[in-house]
Amino acid sequence: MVATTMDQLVSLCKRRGFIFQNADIYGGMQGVYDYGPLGVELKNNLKAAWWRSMVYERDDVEGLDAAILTNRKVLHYSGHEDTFSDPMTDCRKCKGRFRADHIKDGKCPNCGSTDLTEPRPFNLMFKTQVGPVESDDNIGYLRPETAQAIFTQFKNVVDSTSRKLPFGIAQIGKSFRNEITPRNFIFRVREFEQAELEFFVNPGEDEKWHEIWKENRIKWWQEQGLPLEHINIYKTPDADLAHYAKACYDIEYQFPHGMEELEGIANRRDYDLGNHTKNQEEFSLEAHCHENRESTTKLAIMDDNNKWIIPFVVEPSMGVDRGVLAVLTEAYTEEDLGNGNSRTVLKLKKHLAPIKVAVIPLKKNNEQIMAKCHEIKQNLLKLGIGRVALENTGNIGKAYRRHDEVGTPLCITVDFETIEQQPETVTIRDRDTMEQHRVAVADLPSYLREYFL
RNA sequence: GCGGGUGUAGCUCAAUGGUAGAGCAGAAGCCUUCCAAGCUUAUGACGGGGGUUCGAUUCCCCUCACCCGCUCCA
Repeated sequence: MVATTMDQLVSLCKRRGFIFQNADIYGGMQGVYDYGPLGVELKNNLKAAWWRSMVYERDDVEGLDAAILTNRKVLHYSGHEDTFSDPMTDCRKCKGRFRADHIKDGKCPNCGSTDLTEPRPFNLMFKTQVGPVESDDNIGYLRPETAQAIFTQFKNVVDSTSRKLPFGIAQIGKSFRNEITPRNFIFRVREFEQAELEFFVNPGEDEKWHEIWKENRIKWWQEQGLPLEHINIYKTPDADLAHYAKACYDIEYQFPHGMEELEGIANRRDYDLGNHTKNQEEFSLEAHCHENRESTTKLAIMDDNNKWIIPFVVEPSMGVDRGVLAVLTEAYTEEDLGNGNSRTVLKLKKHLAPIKVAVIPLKKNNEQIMAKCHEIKQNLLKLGIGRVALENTGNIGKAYRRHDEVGTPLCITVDFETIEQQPETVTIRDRDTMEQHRVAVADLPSYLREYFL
């Protein structure tokens, strides 16, 4: 069974330290959340899985970690200053809201009423002042997406890595959008994290790569624990495509609040590099780009025929927070154990689990058992498998339940047999089956290495 | 931002125009204790700000946040 309501997840996340409302003690801040002790582990694990799949396991992708503060010109030429600040008008009669430039003859497109509010700007980008002096000359933005820096650093990456087509640049990082309505827990928030790959290909090979990346990304999400039954692939109808896109797939997941987008995979053609390049007239750009007289560099690469071209871009772009929400939704399980007993289990994939192993004393006020627990914990940490927790609850059953609830795959229990018999053994309990068996303490490192790595 | 709803301990709930009860969780301790709900002890809340009132958690207003619609597209 999967989590059926968002409340179940919100409650668990707060109770067990995954996710908290930001500025909770002051009443919160709309659409801003903080990741707690276990949430930061889970999110880091998900990002690590993405990075590993995108960068380490491929021979054609480089990484990047660019600044969040963004030069205004970048977002001017990217088109964001235009498209991310739409004046909106409300209809007082039918309560509809429309872009002011979609209103004709002062009439509501929905009900025809003329009782409309004045257009008000809805700037979705966070504007800030860079430097001590407040003036229009030093306006900067918090980036609304991580992608733009990949485009503006395209030449530097190519020059420093000797890449040729096809190749990609991957980046994970925070982005900021002043969403009109943040909603649904961490699904739509104002500060969020993206993991984006911009994959550069020869024009003409873009459609092929678009399909390849779609399949690739579906497979990756399955590896994070999302079954195909809960995933939907939505192909944007041509009429709804953004002006820069040639085609777009959305990978949607069955969240508690509905089937919604988890990742977008767009064919952006030469729109982005075209926007930011100088001497645009030298290239036969397919996308309709902004005229640019300020860029100092041609964002081009030499193709196999020694001709400078502007590559096409295929962009798989996922929301990390949405990913966290999806794997939590999928992992959340309530099991009936019979006799009125039940347990909540987070059946997370083991590589995502915030705590990999819990070391538990059967009896916490026995010094020998506690000392052995400490020793085992320290030794297991050296394996580099991730977080190993030392549990010191008095009640073994409660300790198991607690770790079921946060998704710890394995619990190691030190009991009287451990300290009284040779060779030393402990029990290992499996989260999902609740079965346990004894393992020699000396064999723990190899056992866990095999299990986790 | 608009319309509708909600807001009591960490979580789930209760009561009340005279300053709030409980279960679970958490803390300390007891118990040779392997799958929650044995024992002892201490601890913990009316989202925030105004107003009405002798007195407000309860009534009114404002605000903040969350949920459902409009919108959104990572």
